[in-house]
Amino acid sequence: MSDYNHREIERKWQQFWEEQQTNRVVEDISKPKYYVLDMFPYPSGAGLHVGHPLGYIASDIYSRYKRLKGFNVLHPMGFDSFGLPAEQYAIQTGQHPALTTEQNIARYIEQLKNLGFSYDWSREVRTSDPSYYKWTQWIFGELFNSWYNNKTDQAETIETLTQEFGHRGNARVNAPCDENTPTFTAAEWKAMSADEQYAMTLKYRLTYVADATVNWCAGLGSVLSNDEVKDGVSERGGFPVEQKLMRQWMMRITAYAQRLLDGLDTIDWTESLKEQQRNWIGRSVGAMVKFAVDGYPGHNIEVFTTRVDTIYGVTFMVLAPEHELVSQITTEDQKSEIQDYIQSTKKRSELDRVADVKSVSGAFTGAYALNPFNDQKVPIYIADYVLAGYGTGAVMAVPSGDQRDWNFATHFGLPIVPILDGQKNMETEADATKEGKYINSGIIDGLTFAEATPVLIQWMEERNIGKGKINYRLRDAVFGRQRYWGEPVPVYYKNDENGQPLPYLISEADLPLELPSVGKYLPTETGEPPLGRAEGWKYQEKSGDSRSGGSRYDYELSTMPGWAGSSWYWYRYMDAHNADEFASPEAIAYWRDVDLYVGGTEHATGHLLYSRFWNKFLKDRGYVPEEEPFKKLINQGMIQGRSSFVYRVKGDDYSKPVFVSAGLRDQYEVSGLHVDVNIVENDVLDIEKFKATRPDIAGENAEFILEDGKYICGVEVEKMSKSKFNVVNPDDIVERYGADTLRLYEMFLGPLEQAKPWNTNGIDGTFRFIRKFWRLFYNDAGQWLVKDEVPTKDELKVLHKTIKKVQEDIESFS
RNA sequence: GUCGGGGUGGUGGAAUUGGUAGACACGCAGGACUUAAAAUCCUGUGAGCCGCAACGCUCGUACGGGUUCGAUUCCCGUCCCCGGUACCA
Repeated sequence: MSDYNHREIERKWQQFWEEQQTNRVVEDISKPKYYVLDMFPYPSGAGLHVGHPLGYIASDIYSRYKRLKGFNVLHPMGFDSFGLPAEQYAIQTGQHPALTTEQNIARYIEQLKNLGFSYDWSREVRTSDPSYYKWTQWIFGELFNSWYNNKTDQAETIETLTQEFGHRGNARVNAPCDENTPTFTAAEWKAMSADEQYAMTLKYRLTYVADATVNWCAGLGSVLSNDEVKDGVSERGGFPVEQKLMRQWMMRITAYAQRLLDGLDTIDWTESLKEQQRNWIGRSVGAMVKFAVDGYPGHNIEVFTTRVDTIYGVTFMVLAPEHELVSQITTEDQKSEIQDYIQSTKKRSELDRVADVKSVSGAFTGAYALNPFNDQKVPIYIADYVLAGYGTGAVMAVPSGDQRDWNFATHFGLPIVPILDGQKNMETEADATKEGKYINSGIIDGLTFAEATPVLIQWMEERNIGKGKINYRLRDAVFGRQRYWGEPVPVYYKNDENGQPLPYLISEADLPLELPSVGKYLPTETGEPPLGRAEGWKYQEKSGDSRSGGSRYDYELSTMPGWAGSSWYWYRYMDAHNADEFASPEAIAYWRDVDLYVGGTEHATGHLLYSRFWNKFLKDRGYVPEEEPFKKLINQGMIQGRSSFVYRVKGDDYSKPVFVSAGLRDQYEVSGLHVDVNIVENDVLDIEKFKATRPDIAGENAEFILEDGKYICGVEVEKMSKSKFNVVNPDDIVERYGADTLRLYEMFLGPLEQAKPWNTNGIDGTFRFIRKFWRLFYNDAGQWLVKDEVPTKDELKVLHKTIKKVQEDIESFS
């Protein structure tokens, strides 16, 4: 009797696909294109677990379906292979990260091939490969050579900026730039030296160097981006993170804030993901208002407010403790109080400040500000509820309309002035209503909210004391990392005539700038990044760069952040082996954008935002055709681990540990321990295997208290991870049931978008289904039963009903 | 707090636009085959009622209302769960 033999079948076809290059795809203008992309994985040492393939299976099904529908389908796979774990491993063992990475990738590829995915492996990319990161460095260079013109609302080359400087100076240039950029005329521009002109352009570029408050993680010896920090500690490693002012490469993503927001309305993503990006960008419409400081002519406090209409309700001002004006305006008798407060704020970690929302604290500077609308004197305080990093780091406080201001006013005995006749309960809390007519409000008395705001803004603009303004929460991205295993920033430094180093781009002909070898992967003894250990890591003239002139120049020592390589990779798949361009214009014109992108929701404010940013930039510069890179996006839910626990009775003798079965644990005082799920079947522990993994309890040394003759493990659903011993590897399942069963089963587990625990309870049913299916086409002797006869009417009916059903089910998924 | 998504048998979950609720599968129970087991196949399986059985009846998609000939689906309110975010002026 013959039966379904998954090993033989799958081996045969995987070999056939390999030999025939079945999944290879070439550009073909006679067919419509369709691009199905998976978020490429970081190749970790643990290999693939059963959670990884979920999205890959779905996208593979869809790719095959689209091919059968006559589309030319691009469905590639690659590796996001720069990353911290390989570097950490290198620090511990001295093994080069490239080697570890290579081994891990080989394992991933083997596992992915075993699962029978229809990837075109000829297009595979690896972000850590010099032939790939050459183009990551090149894009960095293009950003460096560009500025953002607000008038045309797009990025342009630096040449258009210097031309404008030569014609009319910078007074009419409307562009995001360094806030300390002086205004100059065309004549002044022409009078500058070449170095001075160059230094001036550095203030406008889309990548630039600035002193920035960064998340410094001493444990990792590196700067982290906001999305790499969770609850005040590093996401990887869990080391404490502190705020520190450092000179850093920055990327001007804020120039694109509005377009990143607008683009969301044109793409087919889930509402929750779009909301996450909207919140992250954090647009708020309001006004900037200048308050003069009484007795300090020329010193203004500029505030941002979304409620200018409440301006007559201002009874005090609050500055962030870090605000630069604080030291200048504090009066003699308030000095010690202010100093103490600043000290106590510094001591409180970011975590405490955020966690403690309720208590009110602050200190009076002794100075007063003048309300520009009625010249009323209001006291200036400092308090840590005002954040230095948002808006201007100063607020006008309106206790009648804002709860935090109300709390502060009540605590310090400051007046609370109602400004709308619709406001209630002023004694117990603030009322943020916009209903009613204004009272106590000078020029807007008797008006409604809708009427008042334009009147106020016009009044301020006429007198140059304020203007309408849109503010974003989004900050420019810190682009430098003090690490080894990343793309070197392709920049060298040369001193100007005053001996100040200026950054210059390494010419395209000298790319890629390859990672040098270093003896150790740690920062140097003098605190430089690991690249500072590289011998001869100095710029040599290679291709006649006019500025390098033969002498020695220093390379930039920082490397790029993890998201650099993944912010454009979908283009590289279009033309993966091109040595002259990141992808040929022909390939890009054919494949254009990703039609369906499948991946996890954890990249909402990282990868998915940076990728949209770089894509818009590349579009501005004419390299790519579409404003948005990912038309449709589906987030597959996480497959969680199902951890198993054994319970050890507390206080027992260490030489003879006692473990009690889950059902009886209430009768003892126990502590739960994770136990490897691979030695547990249907929650029953294999005691012999358990003993074998734990030398301390081998032989007769441990006692097990059983129920019904078995040791039952406790169960908890947690994230799948090595440290929780709940990782299920797909290889064992493929070996036992075959890739088809695993794929079908994962699709059967529940809705794709939903998180769900891994659980093999139902896998036998799926396996039975496939075997039944196989037997529809083979008899007991293993003979192929399908005949080349004209089908009957009934058979055709079944066939077409099936086709319709399959089509509808698959289309509804996308 | 706030934004987003959800709540359907013992379990995972179906139900396309408001039209037979519970597809398919797991589990469970019974049966066939077998010396026995595995595998395979067949039958039953939301709760309750009447009954030997068939036929049939009532209730039922978190809870309370509403719209409708008809509601898991639409509207209002309440409770609970999951995810994001957190002094953003």
